[in-house]
Amino acid sequence: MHTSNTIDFSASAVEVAKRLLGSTLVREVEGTLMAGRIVETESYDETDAASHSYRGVTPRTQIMFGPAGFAYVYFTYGMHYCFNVVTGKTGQGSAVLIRALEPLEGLDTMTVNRKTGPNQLTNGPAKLCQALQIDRSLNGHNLTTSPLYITSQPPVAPSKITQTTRVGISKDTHRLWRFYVTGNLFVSRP
DNA sequence: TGCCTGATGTTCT
DNA sequence: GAACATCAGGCAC
Repeated sequence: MHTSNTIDFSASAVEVAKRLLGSTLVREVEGTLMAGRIVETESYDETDAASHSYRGVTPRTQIMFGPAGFAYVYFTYGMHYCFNVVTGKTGQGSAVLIRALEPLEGLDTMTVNRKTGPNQLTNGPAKLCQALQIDRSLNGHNLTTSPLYITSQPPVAPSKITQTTRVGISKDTHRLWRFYVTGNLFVSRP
């Protein structure tokens, strides 16, 4: 059988959100490498009133409607960035928000960027962007290439995934579209 | 431990 | 003009 470990980002946002758990997000900045294991995700799509894509294509959301496997980075609350992986077929407005990482490499650089201790480096969507220096300049970046890419790892077993409602939204709050690795120390809200 | 609030600017109505 | 896929710090308990 074929044993490719590549994630099919053109699957649904829910499928990709689960499948991304356990994979590694890698960031390179001026020769420095930072990496973390993805331990918490959320799904968004155009059928979903909580999603930026719900109202259709706008200058901000057009990347969500493009091909899968690209970065959607948005700015929010006047000071924070959040990082998503675009999913689904071209023309569908869907993405997976990366909400938390388990730091693996480059912790010294992350600590400088965050000015906090090891448990608070990447346990939230805006925190991990600050730690990994992810900002608007990476919006639309192809996530198979430097300086920001994902290396697929074997899936986390479904029995080790906790599924809950999403954080920080006011519409479509009932959807169970948040996924995290059960018991992981770096989840934003265990 | 948990609730409340201020910071701060972009996006869309 | 309102809302916002957040975070850190302050204060009450």
